[in-house]
Amino acid sequence: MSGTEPQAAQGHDDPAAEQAPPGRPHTGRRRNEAAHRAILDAALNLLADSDGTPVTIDAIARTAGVGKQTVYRWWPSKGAVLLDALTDRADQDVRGPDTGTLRTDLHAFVATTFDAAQRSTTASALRTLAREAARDPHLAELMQTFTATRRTALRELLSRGRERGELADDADLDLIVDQVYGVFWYRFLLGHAPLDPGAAERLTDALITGNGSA
Amino acid sequence: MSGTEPQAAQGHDDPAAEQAPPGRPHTGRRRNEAAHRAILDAALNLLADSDGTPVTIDAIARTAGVGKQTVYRWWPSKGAVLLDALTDRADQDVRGPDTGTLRTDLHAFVATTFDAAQRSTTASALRTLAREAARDPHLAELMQTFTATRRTALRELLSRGRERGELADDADLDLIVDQVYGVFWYRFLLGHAPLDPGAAERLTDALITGNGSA
DNA sequence: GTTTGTCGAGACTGCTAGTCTTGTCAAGTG
DNA sequence: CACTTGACAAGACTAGCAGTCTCGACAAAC
Repeated sequence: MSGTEPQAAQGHDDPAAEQAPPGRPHTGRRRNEAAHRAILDAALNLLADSDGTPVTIDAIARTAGVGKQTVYRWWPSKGAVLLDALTDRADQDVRGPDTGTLRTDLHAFVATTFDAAQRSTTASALRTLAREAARDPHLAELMQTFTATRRTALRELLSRGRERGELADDADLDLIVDQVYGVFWYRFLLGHAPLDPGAAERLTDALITGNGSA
Repeated sequence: MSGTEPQAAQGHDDPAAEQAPPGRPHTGRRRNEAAHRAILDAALNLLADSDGTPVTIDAIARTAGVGKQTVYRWWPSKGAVLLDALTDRADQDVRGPDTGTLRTDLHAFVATTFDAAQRSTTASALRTLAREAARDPHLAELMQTFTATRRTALRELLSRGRERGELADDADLDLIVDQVYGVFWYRFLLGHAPLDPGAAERLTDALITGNGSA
């Protein structure tokens, strides 16, 4: 997902993806890369300045100067387009920092995550995506992979710390991960409390102290 | 909200609520209490065995044997009906236990909360409600009050503990609250990890250790 | 130049929230 | 009892949106 290859998200038999190996190699008109990019860009832009308002396929197609069918030729659902548009720009290999000290690594990870929610474009995109995922099971599934990637990165960061003895041997890493992302999403979606540097700092400290060795 | 009085959720000038004091006291046919209860019951039942599937107003009205207009006469939106149906049965005064020991109180609170997500009826109702809230700003606002009530109860429980010296003086109570509800909702909605008694136990311990005095 | 697949455009279906209409029924009022 | 007023059930209607289908044009291979 992302980049120039349409690659229409998981489990979708993409009519363009290399065309089934046997039989004809490929005849007919080739796909229009410009249109492909235009769709992704349009989706991202609409996502960015939508702040909560649902983004419609019609709007994406119109903004991209493209027929609706062209959108559905390459993506299986609206959600797939939106997620593709987001991940197109987001770092795909979310790799936690590795400074050799758990506190530093964890704090950097948490602070970066929290900070991303302050950038208004990312924020509205993420918010809209979350809202869409609530109604679209297909997108919800795609989001699972998205969130799972991030959880894994964080878990490995913690795992390294535990191996160095900075966390108790029996610390529940998955629970720590979920405390980070739980607080993040809970505050992000409800908006009742800030996701500022102070919160990142205090959360980091509480997590390490609460699960430390000794 | 809840109980026998329609009371059509916050900020809605309920056409029945006592009828404006001045002018006529009340003429015409009285509201049908049976229909009112039938709507609430129908909503709750549909919510309970919907598991994610959206609950439509048509379905509620049909199940209750009531005209759609009757629903809209007493509630301003679908979300209001759903939330009213849920809070109708849920304990309105969510009061945390007060045993005199933070660990006991907090563990009971967390375990109860987590456990509620295991009852299939509550679970599907809550899940559907969360999904609906994502698309319906009106409902989202109502949910804010719902979640705020619970956060306050938890916060007070923690506050008592802090006064007894079981938490550091500078512990960030709001952050602890959000760690509990963050983990809860994050796991509840994503379903990637369990909300079992073990998780409740470990979370409790981590929170107290991580924010303890000394 | 024929075949095959893509393109833009937009009509169309199906679903649902919320409104409006209609005819009926119940509870007070004179 | 007649009349007024508001609640009621039923259901037609509007509006918005996802996803499908159709159509005529176009581009790449053979």
